[in-house]
Amino acid sequence: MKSKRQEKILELIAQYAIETQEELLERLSECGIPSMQATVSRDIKELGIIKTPLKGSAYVYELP
Amino acid sequence: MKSKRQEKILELIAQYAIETQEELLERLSECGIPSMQATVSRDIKELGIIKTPLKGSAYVYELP
DNA sequence: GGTGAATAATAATTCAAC
DNA sequence: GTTGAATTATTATTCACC
Repeated sequence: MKSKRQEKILELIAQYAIETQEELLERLSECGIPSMQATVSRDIKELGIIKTPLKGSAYVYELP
Repeated sequence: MKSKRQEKILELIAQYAIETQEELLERLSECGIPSMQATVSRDIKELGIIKTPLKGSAYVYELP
C-alpha cells in the first residue's frame, strides 16, 4: 500500500541518516514493508524528498 | 580554476532549470569553463547543491 | 493508478597524475 | 589540494502486467 509506505519513508528519513535508496529499502523491510528500488525512487520524487550533501561527508535523504 | 567554476555553477542553477550534471557541463562550456562530470559532481557536493523533484515533472538542481 | 523486473541514465568514487 | 579518465554505484525510467 502506497500511502502507508510513503508515511513510513518520511518517518525513516526523519529518524535515521539514510544515505541510499538501498538503505531505505532495508529499513522498510525491517518495518514489514518490503518494496523495490523503483518504487522507492517514485515515492521520493512524489514526496519531494531530496538528497543533501553533508559537509565533507556523505549524502542523506531529507525533506526540504 | 575551482572557485571561478563553482561561482558560475551557482549562477547557472539560479538562472536556469538545470536537470542533470551533463546539462550543467554544457552551460559551463558555453561560458568558457569546460569541465568534467566528476568535477561537477564534486562541486555540487561541496556547494551543498541539491536535486529537487518538481511536482510531477522533472528534477532541478538548486540551493537548499 | 500502482508495482516489479529490467534497463538506461545519471551521479559518486577511485585511481593516477599533476 | 585539484583534475580527467574510467569505473562503480546509484537512481530514474521503461515496459509489461495487474
